[in-house]
Amino acid sequence: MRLTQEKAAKNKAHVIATAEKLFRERGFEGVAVADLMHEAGFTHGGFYNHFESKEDLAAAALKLAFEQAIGRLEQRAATGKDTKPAAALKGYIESYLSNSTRDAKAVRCPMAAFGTSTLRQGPSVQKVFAAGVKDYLDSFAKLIPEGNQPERLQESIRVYSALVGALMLSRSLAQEDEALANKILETVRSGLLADL
Amino acid sequence: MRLTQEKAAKNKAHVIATAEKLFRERGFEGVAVADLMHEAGFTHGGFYNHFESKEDLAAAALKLAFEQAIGRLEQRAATGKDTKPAAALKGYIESYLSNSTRDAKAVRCPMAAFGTSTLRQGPSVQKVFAAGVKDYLDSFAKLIPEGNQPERLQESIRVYSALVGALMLSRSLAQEDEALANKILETVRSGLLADL
DNA sequence: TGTACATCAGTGAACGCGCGTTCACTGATGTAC
DNA sequence: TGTACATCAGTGAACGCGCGTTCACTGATGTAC
Repeated sequence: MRLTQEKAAKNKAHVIATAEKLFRERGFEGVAVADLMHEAGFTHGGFYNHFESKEDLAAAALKLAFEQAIGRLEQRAATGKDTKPAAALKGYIESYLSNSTRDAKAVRCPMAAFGTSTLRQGPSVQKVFAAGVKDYLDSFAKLIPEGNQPERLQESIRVYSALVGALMLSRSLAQEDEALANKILETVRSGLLADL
Repeated sequence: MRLTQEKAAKNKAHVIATAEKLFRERGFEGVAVADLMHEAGFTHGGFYNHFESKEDLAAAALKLAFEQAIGRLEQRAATGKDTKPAAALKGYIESYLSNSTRDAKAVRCPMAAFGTSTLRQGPSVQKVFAAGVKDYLDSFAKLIPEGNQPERLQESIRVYSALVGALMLSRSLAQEDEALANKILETVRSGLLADL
């Protein structure tokens, strides 16, 4: 039952998209190849027609995760050009540090989802991750309302660091002390917005 | 070859301390029970004389990790009382965001070491982690040089979020783009110190 | 205080399960002529 | 354009390894009398 090349490529993309979501939800080690393929609607044997190894897939999924995250950033930066530039950044911060972002099963930001675990993955995964972070920061700089290019990059580093740290802190407390978890989001949010 | 109760307790503590280091280095899943016991100088069979399960050990190791991290915080806060209070916080920030902290095989800060992976562990691990984060923030507040208690807690949340995010970003880039990794530490460091 | 027995930390072999990966097979697609 | 053969995506069984956990055993310690 050989498939059209087009259909095969579509299936591969579907497997990567499924993996991207599951990995964000359960981590790399929490998703078995057989589980993933079943979730994508296939049997597991065909996996190696598309990927050299599970690590190969992890790299592809991570690449997709960053592309999507950067896409959301760029979209916000684009709409920011119409109105006040500061409003776009404000909106992103509020969205990133919202309770719904924190309580999502699968956090969308790749740094908050994979930050401490990619360092224990193979080199191909680390390469993709590092490249993704770099691109993400470059896109983030477009959201910074004022300053020249180096100043914007610096400011994006400061803001993004605070976002990542706050989201991780809040997530780690969400089950045990929701009040403190909320307070963390509020506190960092108000601190960042006061600087705009 | 039954051992003295005292000796047995000492051995258990030694296993936990070994696990604490190895877990920070390789993550929970990167350390096999047999590896750990061998590294601690034992054979693996005795493991279940001390722990109910690997998760039970993970909780104990995480508890120790936070105790040590908080101990370092308290020590710095204590020395800060002699000199200017702001100097103690400044020293902690500089140490936390140093290149040597970033390049250490086993990062000491539990949040930077385990942040995104504890959420995928069992409930006992998550409980210990949440309690540790809470205690850590309370100790951190003692390092904040001015303000009343709630203000200090707010400021410690802001500073610690920035520290965690910056360290994670820098670590993820260290292998692929050391210049940018350094720039991240410098940028966040200078931003935080400017506020003192 | 001394003796007899129960307890239990540590040993090393073994179990059993999950998971990444391989393989023979199917049959529709792609291609050479 | 039609035909014959090679290719290859997907299937499902099987392999093999690693790892968490169990177990029978040892012999020194703890304890009851």
